[in-house]
Amino acid sequence: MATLKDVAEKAGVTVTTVSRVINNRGYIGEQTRQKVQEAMKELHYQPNELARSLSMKRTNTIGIIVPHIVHPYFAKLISELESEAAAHKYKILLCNTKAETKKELEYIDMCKSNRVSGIVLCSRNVDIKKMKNLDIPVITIERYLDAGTVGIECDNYQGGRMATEHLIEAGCRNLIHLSGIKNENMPADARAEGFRDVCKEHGIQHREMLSNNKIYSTMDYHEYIRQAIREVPDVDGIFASSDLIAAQTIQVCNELNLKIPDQIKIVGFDDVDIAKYTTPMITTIHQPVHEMASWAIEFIEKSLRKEVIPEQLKLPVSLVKRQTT
Amino acid sequence: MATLKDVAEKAGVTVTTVSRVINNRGYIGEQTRQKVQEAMKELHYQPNELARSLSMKRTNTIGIIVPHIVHPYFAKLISELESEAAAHKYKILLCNTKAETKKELEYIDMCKSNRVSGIVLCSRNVDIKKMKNLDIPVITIERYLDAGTVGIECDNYQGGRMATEHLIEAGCRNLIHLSGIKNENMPADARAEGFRDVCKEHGIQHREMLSNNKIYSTMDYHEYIRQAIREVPDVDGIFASSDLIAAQTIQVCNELNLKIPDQIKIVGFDDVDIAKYTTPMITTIHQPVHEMASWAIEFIEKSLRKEVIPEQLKLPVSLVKRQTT
DNA sequence: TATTATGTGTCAATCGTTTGACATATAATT
DNA sequence: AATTATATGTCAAACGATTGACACATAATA
Repeated sequence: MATLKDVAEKAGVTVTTVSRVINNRGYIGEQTRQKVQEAMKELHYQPNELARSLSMKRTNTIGIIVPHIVHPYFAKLISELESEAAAHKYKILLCNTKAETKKELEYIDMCKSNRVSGIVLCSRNVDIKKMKNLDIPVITIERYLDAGTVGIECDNYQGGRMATEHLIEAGCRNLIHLSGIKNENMPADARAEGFRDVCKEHGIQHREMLSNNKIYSTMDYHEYIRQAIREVPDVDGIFASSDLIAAQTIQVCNELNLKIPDQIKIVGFDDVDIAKYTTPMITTIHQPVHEMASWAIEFIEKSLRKEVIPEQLKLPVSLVKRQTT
Repeated sequence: MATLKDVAEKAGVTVTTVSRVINNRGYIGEQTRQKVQEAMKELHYQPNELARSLSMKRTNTIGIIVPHIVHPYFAKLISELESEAAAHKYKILLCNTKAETKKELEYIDMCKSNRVSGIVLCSRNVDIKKMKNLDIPVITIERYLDAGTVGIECDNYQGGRMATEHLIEAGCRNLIHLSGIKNENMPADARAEGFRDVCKEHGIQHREMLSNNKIYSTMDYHEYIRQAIREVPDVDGIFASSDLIAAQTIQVCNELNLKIPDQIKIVGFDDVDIAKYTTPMITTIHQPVHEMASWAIEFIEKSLRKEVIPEQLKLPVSLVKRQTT
């Protein structure tokens, strides 16, 4: 593959000159510029980013670490992060931990080795930065933050409240909350708190369920949902902590011949595409994923410029009424 | 950040020695090795992959270029590719073209600049390799192949046949095929051929529909589906060319009060997760995405080793019976 | 004893860029 | 005429690894 040197020779100048026209810095004569550009065209020259990054001591790469790619929430998050990153001339190094701590630590090292400009961590919340002696900005999304990382999350508590209030207003008097993950201590836990508080305020009968699922190891919640409904047979409203669970709740209700929304109402969380493709479509709490991604990239850039950035950012959620309520 | 040199100084040896223990090549005394390893620990040394790649003239990066990340088929493909790549010590550079030719070409350049080991292209089929003077192995998935690239696809024609035969065996006599993309000339077009041939062989009344959707610009097919059913009101079987379309077909049938599978049966294509989360669950044609991803990575490796690889690989599909038939 | 194989380690060039420090030439300003 | 900007280029040292070519012991073999 052609190098700067080849181009320089072909154009009859030195590498510095070529580098100058590429990065257009310093003074360059119009004629010289022409010659150089022609040479580049002819040789199909493509600058070597590795050499460039090495020399400049910075890459334009952002590492994204997620526990799961197929999960619609993460797929959406990745998609939004990619768009935003591309708009800022960053490229994406994609890491999938499958929720294994070992892989996560390996990926952190990998990002470090590749000198990424920043890391967006949506995986877990070990005290990464301290542990790994990282001097790379780390943004977490919907995870508890460590010392020195900035955490972005949506207002899970309000989301829980809104979902629950909506169910109660719609006439539900016996509620279940289906949470996704047990024992993981995540911001999403606040959804349950919101649920609990609203139920208590209204004196509504309620029950919270915890899935046995290891974090995202499987996305099959059917048995968990069946069990929940079996335990509370006269339930008339379910607040699921993700649209994925909500979708499966629809299926289980269908098995049990519970009519949605007449006999039972369902509210999901996330507002990912799947909520629009089920029958009926899912009423859900919208997470501002686009904004979350956008802030994440912005914070990485600010952090690189040594600007002060907040430790935590909590974004508002909203209710999207569809057909399950 | 600590460099080889720092480690060498701390351990009282030269950089060559340190490099030797890292890559363990040549002879190294046990004591020396110890000392070096301690020094690395203490300094939290993490080799600079950029320098390493530059020096070795190879990266361990694979570029994945897709038109859409949120689309469940691509999400799954990306996920499988990532797993397989990780297992082979490759990292992933993720590129989302949103089906824009301009972005696609930019991303090809980006991959080239970053000296990726290979490119998995699932986006379109311009004559990339020739156009861009690429000397990087390119594997396409479910796209027509260019000169010099290897194409991996599933047996779309057989898939079309199987879906259609299944509908006919289940008693359908008036079929529609809903294809996803118009005028794109993709391997997936063969699904329609399979459909057509089987219908003709059985003398079954049939109709093929083409979506007006620009390729993946939106994933909303509702109006298209409504229109199709309006044109063939007595349809009793639909073969949708993706599970995403099938899911939306379920929704439309529900609007129109057509009972599935009693009055109308539906078969999808892809067998992505969404097929399991709709109500009813979608009977579909399974694409062996895992195997496709696995072959893609293998071919890239073979290609780097200068081994001969096939020009085309067609993998078998299978029918997964669920609840829409 | 001379020769060869086996360990252990050092030197310095190389990968493809960027960039500060210098030249040199021309034009404009005192 | 001397001084100072303004253009236009060149040189060579980084950046942080890898690696072939050597050097020098020590042990084994002829």
